Amino acid sequence: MWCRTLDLDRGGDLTASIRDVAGRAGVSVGTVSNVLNRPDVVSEATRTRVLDAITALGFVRNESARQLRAGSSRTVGLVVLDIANPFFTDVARGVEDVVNAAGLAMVLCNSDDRPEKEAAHLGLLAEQRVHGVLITPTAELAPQLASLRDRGVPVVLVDRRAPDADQCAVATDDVLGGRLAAEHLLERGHRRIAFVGGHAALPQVQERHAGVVSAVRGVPDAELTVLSPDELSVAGGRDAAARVIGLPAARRPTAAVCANDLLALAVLQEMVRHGVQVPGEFAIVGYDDIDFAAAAAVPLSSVRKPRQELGRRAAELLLDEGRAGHRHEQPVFEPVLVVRESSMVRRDVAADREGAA
Amino acid sequence: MWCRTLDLDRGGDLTASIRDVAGRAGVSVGTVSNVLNRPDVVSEATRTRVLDAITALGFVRNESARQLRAGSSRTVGLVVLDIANPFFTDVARGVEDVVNAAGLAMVLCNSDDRPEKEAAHLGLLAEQRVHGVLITPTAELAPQLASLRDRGVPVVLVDRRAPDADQCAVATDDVLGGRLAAEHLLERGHRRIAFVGGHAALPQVQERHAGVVSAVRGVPDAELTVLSPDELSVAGGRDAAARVIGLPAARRPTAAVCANDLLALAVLQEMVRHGVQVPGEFAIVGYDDIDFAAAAAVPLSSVRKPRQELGRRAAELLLDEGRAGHRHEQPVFEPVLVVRESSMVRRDVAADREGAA
DNA sequence: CACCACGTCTGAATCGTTTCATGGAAGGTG
DNA sequence: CACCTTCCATGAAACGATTCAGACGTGGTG
Repeated sequence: MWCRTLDLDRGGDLTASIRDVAGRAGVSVGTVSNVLNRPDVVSEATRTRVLDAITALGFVRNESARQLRAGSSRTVGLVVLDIANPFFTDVARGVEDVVNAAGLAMVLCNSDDRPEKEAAHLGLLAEQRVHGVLITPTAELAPQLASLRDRGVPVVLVDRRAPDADQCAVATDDVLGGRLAAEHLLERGHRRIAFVGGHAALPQVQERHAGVVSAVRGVPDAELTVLSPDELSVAGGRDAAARVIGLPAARRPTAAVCANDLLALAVLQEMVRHGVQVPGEFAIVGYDDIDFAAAAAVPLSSVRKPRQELGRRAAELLLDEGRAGHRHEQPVFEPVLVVRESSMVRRDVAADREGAA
Repeated sequence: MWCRTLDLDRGGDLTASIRDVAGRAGVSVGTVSNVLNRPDVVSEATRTRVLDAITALGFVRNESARQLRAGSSRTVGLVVLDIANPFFTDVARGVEDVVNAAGLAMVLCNSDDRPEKEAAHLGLLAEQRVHGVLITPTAELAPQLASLRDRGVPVVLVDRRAPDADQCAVATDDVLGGRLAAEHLLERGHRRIAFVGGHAALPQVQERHAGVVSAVRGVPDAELTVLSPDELSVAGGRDAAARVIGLPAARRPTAAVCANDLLALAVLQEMVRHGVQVPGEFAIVGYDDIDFAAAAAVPLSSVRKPRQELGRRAAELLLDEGRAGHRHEQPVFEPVLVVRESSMVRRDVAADREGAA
């Protein structure tokens, strides 16, 4: 009587539904659902019977149906500026940790710093009714972000300050970071300093620039050269390095603060390739302190940000937005300067080598 | 009569449904759906009326409902071994290009080379009824992969040969790659060569190893040292380098082939840090040719694989599996050795004599 | 005039799950 | 024995989109 033919009907079909499971186990669909979601309200006997049917049929829940019913998905979107930049993959790992622990999944989207791609991704995330969105936005905040928030979808900005107090954002004190880097170089005796920053529309880069400016202003005879390559990437860095090398020796900077490590590593490479001693003739400080910074053959000094922690904190805030009594927070992390060989003066390098030996 | 109050009913609600749009535009839900999916069958007048209602209400389609109805989602999953390895982010870009062009989205998952994480991700992808799965699997092929294929979900292996002919896979000829790298070093006069490979369970690494072995066998007085760090990462490379440096000079290799560039860059860094000249005293060849290889201060020789192309081709095969008359393909790309400074200079004569003594 | 074709729109059925009011059986208490 | 709990299981009603058979009106053809 209870071994109905429902499952046989679908014998040729590829996916079993909860109904097939119910048929095979001789129970109602409601009971199967209970086994899946509140096993405690189902008697031991029926529970095992249902579970057996599930494995026998190879049943896999249909997330779409769950989501449709629940009204929102068990997914959060993370939109980053450059997936090829290890900084963002580290952030992503932090996000993933928190989000997975909460039983959610993460969708990683790459905007490539292009507003159209960003908009397209946000559109898809909206259609998917994601649980929330984490984003390092391009220069302008996309209108989609506001409309997502209007719909009640939590949005947390990552590595970017919030424009107002009514949303969460996780940032780094980039003015401080820029200042630390520049002060370090000034202390080492450098007086002609370059700032290598990508297209200056990104507030993060503007802040780093401002920090460098403030440090340089504090030293009477110091001067600053600003270089703005098109991209915050390796290509951009090579570009900037070529321009520095092209300057007449008397005006050529003796050190550079770069807006990120991708730029810094490229500058480093170009300098070495042109026979410019690093740090002897040209010192370099990067930003972000990605793993490759320490692994470079001339280890790169860099302003360290808590990359994974940034992602983790952002994800935590996102999850908290769902809860009642949530208050928006805008934590700002303090960056730390990590001094390595690329910004040491020669005698430091020698001493460092001896110490290591 | 037709300006019903449906939309007002939901005035306090956050998301408008197709029904609200229909109510506001004074048409049926079917017509709204037609406007969205087959605009040509709807008259100009009603179409604009519906579109106006859509913008007025800020209507956004519910993907879950579409998917439920359609039976499968407009998403493909990409599961990689190490999201921190730029090789995989480049593959991901290739995948994204193709997949986005086809109107699908990509979900990027990171298995961290751990079978449990891989299994968990595959489980989620199955629940999401993804359109297909692209995966660089851990050593053993997870049973979930077979069951996905049984369900009719296309699966394409990336950077890995298929075990049999009944599935698509995109691979590189890693035996050739390993051989190219080793032959290059042998030609430069090196006779004691190291192979730095991670845990040898990964077939890709086994192949590279086999290629190196075959090259070394071809030269009578050449010998091979195999180092197996725990991870195919920067940490693993540092480890291996320390072990090389620890060997007595007479037995110490004068060159290394590394199973990927992360390892190679770390070995390079450690050598330089310990005052070992690269390539003068120790030559290094990496594998994958990630961007950071060329950007290293001692530019790294590396076996280049078509990273983006690998991803693109895999995605194309995946999309093709949906079509009738699909035939499984297993393209194998030929790697190319890119010689840069890290392996360029011939080992000097003094070291050669010392080795012979 | 009858008939058909065409263009346009409707309304109900459907996808697979969750939830909830309802019902029945078993066990305990007065 | 009547009554009240407690425990389990049921089945129908959502969720929001798509699809498809059918309805209606208009215009053309024999």
